[in-house]
Amino acid sequence: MGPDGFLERILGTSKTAPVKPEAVSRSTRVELKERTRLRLIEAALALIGQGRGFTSLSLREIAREAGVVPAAFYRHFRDLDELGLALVEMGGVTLRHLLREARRDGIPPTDMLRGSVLVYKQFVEDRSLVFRFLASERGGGSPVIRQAIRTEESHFASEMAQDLRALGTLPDLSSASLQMICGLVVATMLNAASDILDLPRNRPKQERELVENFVRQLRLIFLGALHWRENS
Amino acid sequence: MGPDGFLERILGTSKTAPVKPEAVSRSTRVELKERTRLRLIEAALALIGQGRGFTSLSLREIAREAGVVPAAFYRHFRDLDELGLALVEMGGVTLRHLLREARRDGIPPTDMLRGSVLVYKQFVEDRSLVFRFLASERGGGSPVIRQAIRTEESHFASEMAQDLRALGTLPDLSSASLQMICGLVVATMLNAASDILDLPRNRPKQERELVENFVRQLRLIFLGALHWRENS
DNA sequence: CATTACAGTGAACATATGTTCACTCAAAAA
DNA sequence: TTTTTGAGTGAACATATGTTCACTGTAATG
Repeated sequence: MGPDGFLERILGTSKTAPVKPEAVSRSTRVELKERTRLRLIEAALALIGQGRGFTSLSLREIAREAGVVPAAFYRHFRDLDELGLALVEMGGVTLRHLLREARRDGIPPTDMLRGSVLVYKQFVEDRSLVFRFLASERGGGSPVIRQAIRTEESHFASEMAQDLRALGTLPDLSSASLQMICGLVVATMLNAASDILDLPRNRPKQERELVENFVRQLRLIFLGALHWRENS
Repeated sequence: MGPDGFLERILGTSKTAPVKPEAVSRSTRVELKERTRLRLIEAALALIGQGRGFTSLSLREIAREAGVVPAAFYRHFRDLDELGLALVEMGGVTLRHLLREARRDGIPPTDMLRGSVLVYKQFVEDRSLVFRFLASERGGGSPVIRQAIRTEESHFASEMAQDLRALGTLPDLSSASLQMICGLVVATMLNAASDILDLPRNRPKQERELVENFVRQLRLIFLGALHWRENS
């Protein structure tokens, strides 16, 4: 998942040795910089994945996890908030990726909702770190990051509304109504993401229950959308 | 808002002097202990209110804000997580209080949903610190606190389902379905709480938009509930 | 009145933090 | 080739942290 030599560099024995350029194959200067930038981002995500809140992370901790000296951090980000915004952007990219996949694969022909939910669940589990970050900082900690996530969220809702419109689902609804419905759907999805990530391992019953509940909530929303009338 | 002499003790000149018992009027010993316990809780809430995430708070910081020496913290809580759980419980009490008020006042006769939303908005604003805590730690930071909030949330949803059942709203729905619907409503409410608390001051247009959107989301959910059929 | 229990103190500790600085040393530019 | 550039280093700093300990003074208890 990480770039070449990522884990090796962290776990390796040569702790105090400077970065050995031949160990990372051929690389131009900006590529190298981009690489450690990514390593810092991945380090933050890894710590979040261990159950830490982003706002509780320290610069030194992240630098340590990335296998880099604290001062090096400043070559990439002014402060932790800037790193946080980079994480938010990565979250936005992930969400757009989800939509793109949905567009490509189309909607499962039978049992649409359950099918979509299962795909989504897999998607969340495959990118657990990013979703853990989004789910936990969406409500929380730093106002600037919260705001940034809110923005990504509403972009995501807009694109989803566009897609629904293009597919001809719910053709009677105004764009404003579609937008509002998608907003609710997205909030419900992110909510569910948090539940999915907290699922204990190998509890198939609990897992099925979560999926069923999620499906029912979406069904309820779309049922409401089907009967929605624009006036009042 | 705080107990007698609270601010005075923090801001007062007698910084190194021990607590002067005559300054806090008559008080038994356990009352005094309860008082500083509450001061610690309020201190944590105050810091959260200043835009800090709970997981990023430090023991010393909280003790300082409470006007107490760090070591005194341990007389009340084993660690920060225990303080966090106390905050969660306070959140639970607040939610039950909301339900009780709703039960007492009944539902506004005309324009039920908008009425309820406005009452809720006021309620959240009056208790902004608790709701900021709930909204921000619900997704976030510490797994144990997140779990505890989840539990309070589902209790709240259950009570709401019971109330709806008692009121005869949606009489055709099974208890399981009612529970699931209330779960969605509660999630939507807490979501909105976060939005309400982030509203910039004196932006009546943005405020109206938020309220309208919130009302529409709830209307959509209840519309779905009205047409819900138990099978499949 | 004499004694005890214990909430809160203040000092000490080892360790962690953010930020700065002059430095190295290899890739890029001249 | 020589020079310049800048990502990453290592050391230093002042400050903040969690936890411990013996202590103090007063309320509750006998």
